[in-house]
Amino acid sequence: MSARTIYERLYATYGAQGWWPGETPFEVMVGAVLTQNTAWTNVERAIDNLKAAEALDPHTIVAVEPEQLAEWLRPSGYFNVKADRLRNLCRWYLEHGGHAALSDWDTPRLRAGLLTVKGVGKETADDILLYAFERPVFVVDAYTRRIFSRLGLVAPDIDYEALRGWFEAELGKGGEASRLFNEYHALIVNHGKDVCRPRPRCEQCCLSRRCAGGDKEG
DNA sequence: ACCCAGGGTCATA
DNA sequence: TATGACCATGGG
Repeated sequence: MSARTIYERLYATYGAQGWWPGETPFEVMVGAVLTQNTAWTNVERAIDNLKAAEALDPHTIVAVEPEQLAEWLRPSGYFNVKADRLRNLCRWYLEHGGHAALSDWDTPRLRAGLLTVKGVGKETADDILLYAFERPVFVVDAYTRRIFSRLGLVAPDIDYEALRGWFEAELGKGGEASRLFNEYHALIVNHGKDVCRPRPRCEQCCLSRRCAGGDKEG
């Protein structure tokens, strides 16, 4: 089964996902940090706190007391860690001129820049590249590795860059790539939440009649 | 009660 | 290079 066929099946099953759930590129960046290993419902509460305080703004975030920022982020979990990470990202963002200036950077430079921020790893950087800057970068997460290794298409322990490269080679990076990657990653996450959990319960899986077992997890 | 969540960093070997 | 500990709230 090809990567394109899988996309078609996921799209036929779940429909358009309309990602990223955020009104501005900056809100996307904030969400990308807050959703690290955390359910999105918890992230929404934290973002709502920032909005209610009129603090969903990089200048405010770098200026407020660390304890205040952590308190707003509390519902998203790891709130002390994430307060640091979000401040680091906002500092970098402002130092480099914000979204307008960063939009002029080519993708390798922008990715490398994001990765210099302590607390921004590869997945978070790629979320930001794809969903805040509309760059054709395929985002890999735990669901991606789990689903595609259970289908036997990649090794269960394939590393991040190799798996990202696999998708980008399968799908191509030209033309509509950023739109396709946008929808594809969202569909993978939705499918993962639906049926492709660490302890498999894939009886209703639209991709395989029996995708349980066979991976090294659990 | 247990499992899981749209990860990343750091210490250790 | 490759594990393991740690971070923490909230839903199923």
